[in-house]
Amino acid sequence: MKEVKYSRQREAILNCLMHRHDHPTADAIYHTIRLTDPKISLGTVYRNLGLLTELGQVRKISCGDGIERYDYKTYQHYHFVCNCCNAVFDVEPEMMDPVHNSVNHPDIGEVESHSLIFYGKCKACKEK
Amino acid sequence: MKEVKYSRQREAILNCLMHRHDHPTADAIYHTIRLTDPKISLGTVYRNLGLLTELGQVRKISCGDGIERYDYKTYQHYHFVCNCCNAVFDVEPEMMDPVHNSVNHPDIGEVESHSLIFYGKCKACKEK
DNA sequence: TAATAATCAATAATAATTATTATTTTTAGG
DNA sequence: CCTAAAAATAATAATTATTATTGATTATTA
Repeated sequence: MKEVKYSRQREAILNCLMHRHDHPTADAIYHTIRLTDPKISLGTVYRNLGLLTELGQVRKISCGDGIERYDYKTYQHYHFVCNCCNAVFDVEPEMMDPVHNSVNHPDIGEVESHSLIFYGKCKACKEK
Repeated sequence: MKEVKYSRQREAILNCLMHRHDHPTADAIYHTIRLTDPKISLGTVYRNLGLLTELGQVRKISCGDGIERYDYKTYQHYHFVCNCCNAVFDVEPEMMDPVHNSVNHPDIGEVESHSLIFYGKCKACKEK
């Protein structure tokens, strides 16, 4: 098992993600942390976001604009992406319509489409 | 309304997507078409994939590896992405377990997680 | 068949992400 | 407390996916 040593920078990244809910990109996190730690480098942000994702402390969201966004993992929830402004909103479990398995909530705008992707290990890779 | 003129290249791209079900990337489509039309350029492939997506004839899939994949749009269906080999499989409607709204089918491997994203127009953008 | 409007190939540019490397931090053991 | 091995960092270079530009070409339609 790979050992993970403490780092001030990684703590700052996790802390940043914990306290904001706008699903920032790596670059947005980098700029926020630079305000208090001007020496941090973008590579460090990317590496630690990858590490935190591997460790399951953080979740990566791919919304379709080619930029990965990050979310502090607390519980299973979904997302609503605006096709106009590209903002990403949380869809809390209680906002879901359990019968139709879709959103129906005054806080969420008009849903035009949705994408459901399952991740796992395919049959061929399991046999290897 | 923007007029869309016929183009041999666009037809080849659509034709390529219609006849394969491995959800190719722009680059994969480019290399396939180059076998019969060595003069086609990658920019043309990107531009036409974007156009076809706008026209709703093709669907873009973002699976989380930073590369966009494309799918010939026939009906609403979902996807299964292997975390090991990154292959993308179709999850047909009949493969879904309607009660738990998850996959349960011998053709699909082991599901570890899933991502559900809704797309639309947020409240702020609707009011503009 | 000629005007015109979209398309094309080729290329340059951009933007997100990853890799490299010399230096600095962290942490476990004496 | 000190020290050395292991891992992390900053700075930078490199890579990769995608978009923009441009001048020439091709398809539609009057």
